[in-house]
Amino acid sequence: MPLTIYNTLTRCKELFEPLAPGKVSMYVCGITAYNYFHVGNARVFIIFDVVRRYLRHLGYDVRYVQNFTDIDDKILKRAVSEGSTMQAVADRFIAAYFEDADRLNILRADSYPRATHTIDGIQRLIHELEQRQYAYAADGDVYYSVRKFSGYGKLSGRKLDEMQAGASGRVETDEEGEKKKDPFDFALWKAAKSGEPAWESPWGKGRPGWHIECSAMVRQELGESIDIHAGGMDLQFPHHENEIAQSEPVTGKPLARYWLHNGFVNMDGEKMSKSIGNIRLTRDLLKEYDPMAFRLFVLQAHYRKPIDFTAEGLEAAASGWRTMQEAFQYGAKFQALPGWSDGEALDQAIVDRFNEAMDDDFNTPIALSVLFELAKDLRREGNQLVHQGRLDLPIEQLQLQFQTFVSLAKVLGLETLSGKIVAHSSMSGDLTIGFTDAKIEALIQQRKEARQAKNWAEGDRIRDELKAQGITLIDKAGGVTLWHRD
RNA sequence: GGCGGCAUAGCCAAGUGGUAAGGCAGGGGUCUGCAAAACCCUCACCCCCAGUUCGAAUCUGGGUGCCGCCUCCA
Repeated sequence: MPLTIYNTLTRCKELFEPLAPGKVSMYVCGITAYNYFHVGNARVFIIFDVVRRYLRHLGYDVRYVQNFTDIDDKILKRAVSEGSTMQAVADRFIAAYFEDADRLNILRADSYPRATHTIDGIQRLIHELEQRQYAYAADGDVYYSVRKFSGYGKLSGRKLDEMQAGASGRVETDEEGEKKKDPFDFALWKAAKSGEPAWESPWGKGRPGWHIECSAMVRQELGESIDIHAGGMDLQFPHHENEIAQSEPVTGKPLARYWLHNGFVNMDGEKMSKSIGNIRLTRDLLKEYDPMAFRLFVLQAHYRKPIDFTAEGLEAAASGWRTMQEAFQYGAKFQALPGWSDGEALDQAIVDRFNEAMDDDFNTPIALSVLFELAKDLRREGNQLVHQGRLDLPIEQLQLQFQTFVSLAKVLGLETLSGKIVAHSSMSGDLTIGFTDAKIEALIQQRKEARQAKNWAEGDRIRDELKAQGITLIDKAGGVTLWHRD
C-alpha cells in the first residue's frame, strides 16, 4: 500500500505524491527563541522527525527546513527584563534548542533559517503583495488585506463572515485595530517603537509582522511550492492560513501540497498554558526521564490526537522503553555466538507490516506494536540464554529479527545511544570496577558453601553485597548459580 | 455564536461492517530455603437509546459527557 497522508487542506487522507519524483521538500514551524522549548514543542519535533525518517526509509531524498523565530515581542520582553539584547536571548535559546533536540535524537534539519537573516526576502514579499494590492501601508505599518484573497479560510475551514459574527472575546480597540481596514487584516510590517530593533524599509524603520517570515523563509529555502508544511494544531489558524494568503497571490502556486498538524499535549487533562502555569519544559522532563522513554510516550498515540501528559503515562512509557533496551542489549550477546553472520538482511514480512502501518497516515502506535513483538521475542531468547544457557530459536532467525528490530526502531528514532545510558545508570561505577569476575566467582562459591551449611543469613548477605554492586545472581536447580551485571 | 474533534479493559492506545492489536499495571502457576530473575497461563463484547444489515465497536438518527480552534500560543 502506498503512503497516504491526512491533509488538513482537504480534510481527507490522500495518496502522497511529491512534486518532484523521489524528492520531498518539508517545512516545519520551529520555536520562537524566548525560552527553552516545552513538551508540546517536543511532540512536534519528534513527530515530524519521524515523518522525515520514514520518508527517507521509503527512499525519498528529503530536504527538511525548520525555522527559528528570533524577533518577537516575547523575546524583546525577556531581553529587557534581563538587561540583554534580543539577539543574545535568541542565540542562547537556539543553542539550548540544539542541546535538547539532540538528546531527543531529533535529526538536524538541512537548514535553520532565522527571521532576522531573511529581512530582504520579507521586504520583497511585502512589496510584491503591495504591488498586487493585497497589502496597504498605514502610518508606518503594512497590513494584509484579507478580503482581497478569495481563498482566505480554506485551510482552517472558516469563512470571514462567520468568524466575525461569532468571534468571542475579541477586542479591537487598540491603535493597531484603528489602522486596519478590516479587523481580520494582519500586520506584515510593524513600525519601529523606540528602543526596539528595527530595519530600514520602504515604509520606514520597522520590523516584520508575525506570519510573513515563514512565507519568506519557505520561498527562500525551498521554493514557491513545497510538498509538506507542518506544525501544531493551533498554527492552522491564523498562522498557516496567513502564510497561504501571503504566498499564493504572489506566486500563483499552492504554498504546500500537504498540510500536517499534530494534536496538543495536555497536562493532567488540562491545556498547557502560561496562565494556568503548567508549562512543562523538555529540559526539565529529561532530568527525570530517559529521552527515548518520552519519544516512546509520544509515538504510542496517533499524532493527530491529543495526548495527556501524566506521571503514570510517562512511567508506563519508561517501562516499555526498558523492554526495548533489553532487546537492544541482548543483541550484543547474540552477536558473540557462533552462527551470527556478516549479513544485514531484514525480515521482509515484518518490514511490510511496519510499512503498512506507517503508510496509513503514520500510524506509529501500530508500528510500535510490531517493534514490541520483536523486542519481546528477543528479550525472551536473551533471558533464555542468560538463565538456561541455551536458545530456543535458531541464531539465524534471531539475527534476522534483531537486525529488523534495530532497523525499524531507528526509523522511529528509537536508539540506544552507544552505551551512554548504561554508563549513566551505574551510580557506583568505581566500585563495580573493583569487583572482578574472579572476585564475583569467589563470593558465589562462599555463598554456595554457606547455603550448603544452611547458613541462609550469610548466603543472603553475600547476595545483597553483590546486588549492591549491580550484580544479580540467578539460582538454578541443582545448586548452580549464574550471575550477570545489570 | 461559528467550526472541528473525541468517548474501546485499572491506565494508555490501535482497530471504521465479519466477530476486539500493542504497551503499562494486575491475577494464577512453575522454579526457589526464602527471594529475585526467568518462563508459562490469564485479564474488555467497545458511553446510552433507536434504526439499517445475515452480521456493527465500526454505518444512520437521537441523546449524554469531555475537549480543541475562532486571541500570542506547538
